[in-house]
Amino acid sequence: MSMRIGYACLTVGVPNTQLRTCILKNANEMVLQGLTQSNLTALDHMLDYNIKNEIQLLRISSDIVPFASHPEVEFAWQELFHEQLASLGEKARNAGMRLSMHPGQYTVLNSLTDDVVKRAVMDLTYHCRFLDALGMGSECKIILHVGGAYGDKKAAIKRFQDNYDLLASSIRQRLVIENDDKIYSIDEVLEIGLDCDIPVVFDNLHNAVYPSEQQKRESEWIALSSETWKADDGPQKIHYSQQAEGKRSGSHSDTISVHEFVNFAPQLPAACDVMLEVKDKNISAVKCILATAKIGKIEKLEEEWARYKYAVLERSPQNYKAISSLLKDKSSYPVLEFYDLIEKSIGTISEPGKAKNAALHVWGYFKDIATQSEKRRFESLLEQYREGSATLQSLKRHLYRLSEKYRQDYLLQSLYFYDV
DNA sequence: TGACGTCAAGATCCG
DNA sequence: CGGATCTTGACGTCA
Repeated sequence: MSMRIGYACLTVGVPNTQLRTCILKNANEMVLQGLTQSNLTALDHMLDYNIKNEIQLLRISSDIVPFASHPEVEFAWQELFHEQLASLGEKARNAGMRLSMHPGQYTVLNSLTDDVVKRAVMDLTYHCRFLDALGMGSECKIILHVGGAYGDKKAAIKRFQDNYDLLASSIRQRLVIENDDKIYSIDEVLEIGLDCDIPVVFDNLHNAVYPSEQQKRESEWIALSSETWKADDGPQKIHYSQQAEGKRSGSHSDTISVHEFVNFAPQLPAACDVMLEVKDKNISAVKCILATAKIGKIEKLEEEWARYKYAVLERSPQNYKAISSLLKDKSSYPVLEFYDLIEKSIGTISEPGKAKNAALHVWGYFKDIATQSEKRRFESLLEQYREGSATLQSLKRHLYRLSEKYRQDYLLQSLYFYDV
C-alpha cells in the first residue's frame, strides 16, 4: 500500500459539499433532521469528488450531525439515516478510502471535572457510532489529544489512562492519540501509547512548535510512532502541516508548499497515510498526490490547470503564459515547475487591470447566451469596479451566478471564485 | 476574565 | 428585498 493523502472536513471549490449547522436554541428534531440530511448529501458529493480525484483519505467533520453529543439534545440520527449512512460507508470502502474523525480541543478525557469527562465519553461514543453506522473497520480512527496537565502532568496522564481503560472496546478500537502544540509532546504521547496500546499520530507542526526534550529527527519520531500501529489499526497515520508565514507559531498555512512537501515525503515509511491540515484543504491534497505520483500523467495537470487558470490570469498574465507553454509537451510531467508557478501566482495580489482582464475572459462564456439585463449588470459592475465603487467580489459573484444558471461546470469548479 | 481556534449562523447595516 | 459585512456561538484550559 502506498501513501495515501487526505484533507480535513471541508472542501474548497467543490459544488454541493457545504456543511450546515444551527445554534443550540434552534436545535429541535425537525431542524436537526434537515441539517443532517443536507450534510450527508454533502458528504456523498465529497466522496464522489475524492473518488474522481483519487483522494483516499478523509476526515469527516464532527459537525456532520449537529449537536449529536450535546447533553441537551436528543435526536435519533442513527435510526433516521440508517440506510443512507450504510451506503455512504459502502461507497467509501469500495473506493479504498480510509475515513477518520477528530473531536476538537474541547473533548477532554482527562479533565479534573467529572462532568467534562462524562461529556468527553459521550462525544467519543457519538464519533464511534458514526463510523460504525458507516460500517467502517477499525482502521478508521478517532484522533484525540491527551488533554490538560492541571499542574501535575503525571497525575493527568494517569487519569487519561484510567479513563481510557473504562471506555467501551468499540471506542478503544478506534481511538488514537496525537501530540499537541502546548502540553503533550511526541515522546510523552508515545509513552502513553506504548503503555496502553494506543496508536500514536505524529503531527509535524505540533512537534516543531512544542518539541520533546529528547531531540530527535522527525523521521525518528515517525519510526517510533509506527511501532504503535498494529495490523488491525491499518497503516500508520501522521498529520502534516506547514507554518503560515507571518502568523502566530502553529498556524496552518493557506496552502502546502509543494517544494517543502516533496522534501518531507521521502522519509516516510512505505505504508503511511498523511492527513494534511491546511486552509485550502482538497486543493493541497490533489497537489501533493500529483507531486508524489509514481507515474505522472500530464492530463492530470491539465485538469488542475483548468481549475487554476483564471485565478492565475488575474494575478499574473505572465505566469499564465508560462504555465500554458509548460504544459505543451504532452510527453512530459513537469509537476513541480507547474505548482511552483501556481504558488508564485496565487501568492501575489491581483491588480485592477489584470482582474478586469480575467473577468472579461470569464464573461466570454456568457456573452452570447446571457440576457440583456445580465449583460448590463456585468458591464455596470465592471465599470463600477474600475472606478472603485464596486468590489471585485461582487463582480465575481455575478459571474458565479451566471455559471450556475447556465450550468458552466468548467467555471463552477474554477478556483477563480474562491480566495485560496 | 479573556485568549485560544474554527466555521457557519445570526445580526445588522446599506441601498 | 438582496447583498455585504460584522458579531456570536459552542466548547475547556490556562495565564
